[in-house]
Amino acid sequence: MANKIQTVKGTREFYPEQMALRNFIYEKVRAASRAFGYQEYDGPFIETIDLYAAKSGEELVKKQSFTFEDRGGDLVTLRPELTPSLARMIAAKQGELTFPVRWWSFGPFWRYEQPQKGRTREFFQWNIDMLGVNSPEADAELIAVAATFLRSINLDPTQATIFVNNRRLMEAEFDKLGIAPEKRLDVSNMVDRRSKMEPAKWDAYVLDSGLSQAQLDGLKSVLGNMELWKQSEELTRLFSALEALGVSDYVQYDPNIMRGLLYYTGTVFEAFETSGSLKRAILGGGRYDNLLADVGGQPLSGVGFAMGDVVMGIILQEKGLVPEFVPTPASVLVTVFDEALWMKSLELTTRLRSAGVNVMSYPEPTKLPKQFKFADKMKMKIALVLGPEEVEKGLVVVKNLLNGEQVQVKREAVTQSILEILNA
RNA sequence: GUGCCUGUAGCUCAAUGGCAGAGCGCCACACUGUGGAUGUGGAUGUUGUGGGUUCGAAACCCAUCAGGCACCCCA
Repeated sequence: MANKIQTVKGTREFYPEQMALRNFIYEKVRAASRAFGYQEYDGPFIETIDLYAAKSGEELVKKQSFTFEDRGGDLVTLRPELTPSLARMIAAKQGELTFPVRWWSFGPFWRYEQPQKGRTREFFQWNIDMLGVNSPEADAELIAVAATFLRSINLDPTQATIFVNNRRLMEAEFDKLGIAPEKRLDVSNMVDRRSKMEPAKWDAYVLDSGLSQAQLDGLKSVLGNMELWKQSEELTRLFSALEALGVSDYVQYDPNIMRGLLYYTGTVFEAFETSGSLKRAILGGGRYDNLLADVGGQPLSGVGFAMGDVVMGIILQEKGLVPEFVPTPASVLVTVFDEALWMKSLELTTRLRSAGVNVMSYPEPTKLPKQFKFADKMKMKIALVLGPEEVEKGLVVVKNLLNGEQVQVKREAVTQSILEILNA
């Protein structure tokens, strides 16, 4: 142990069982994306630091990114997010892409943060965006993609909810309270932090930040008004589209959702698990204007969201929603009776593979009980036995490991016999 | 980057300064042409790592690494 080299802090190793979970998430993400016609894409995993320095905050670039000098002396960064790469890719082909662009991606990202439950330094993230259309109905589509995903993993609306708000609506309310435009960002951060603080402390914090008692009272009244959305044409249109898209059971209006990001300008949304141990967002996104402003393209509006695999994986495990792990993709084992008949078993695996059956043979002649135990532990469904008697008569023993029944069949009928069991 | 908690067998955890243990899992046998169940037997280990205190340390102290909780942040 002393000389064992550890993994880098905040990274995970994916043993086959964890890899199966990651792939499960990937498959569901892919299915939900494709159901709405989105195309898969990806960007580079390493980028120059300038790509992020342009738009992202100082905190991100200086403290929360994996940045280092390459051999040529350039500063490169392991990507902490995908949006800047997306913006550059869109800008580079802005004249030839067919808009609206609907793109999705699932890949690795890195952030130099303090690891905790639900937060690692290396993680996978689903990004999905629609670019070139600015409408509440487009916003609704992205929310519907998210809801479709939640439904596909059997997280029902009582377990996960997507909360929606609109920044323009909130800014109008801030204006009514006499909050100066330059204080909007501060106030947004206050709203963002409210759920994490004790009410009395939050009040003090707001007053400390320069708001009057009247403004504080007005703000609390706004944040308690769950009917506020009815004053916004964008949100009323959004909710009727969500109705038509069949996902309104997953969505709720909540004036407390703001999202920390600077670049959101309209609809914002965030999904939370409503009953679990994690108080972290499952996914979050919203509408942003001027995506291409910093990479030299024509102004382009878009809407999208991101979802990390870490929180999602924990939720799936805690809720028992992960499919049972099947150790091997081959459900048929051809046993090896003894050294003399070894090659007969190999020949049999070849014949079965030609017929499209995933099959493995035991890798050496050894006692049959050991081979059967192996098949059992690997949760295989069928074991074949080729002993002297079978070889002589041109037969094969097919044993159904699920119910223990076994039959001797002619060699030519083995595939048929196997398929009957596997398809049962 | 800050504070606190934790780290013992493959896993979950006991042992509070005096011989490092249990359950599960693992291996062997009962069973020489057949898995799961049962029974019997066996091995679990530099107590995260490095140092210190002590006659004696898994335990106390210091450092370090990792995980967790709360900050920070959440693009």
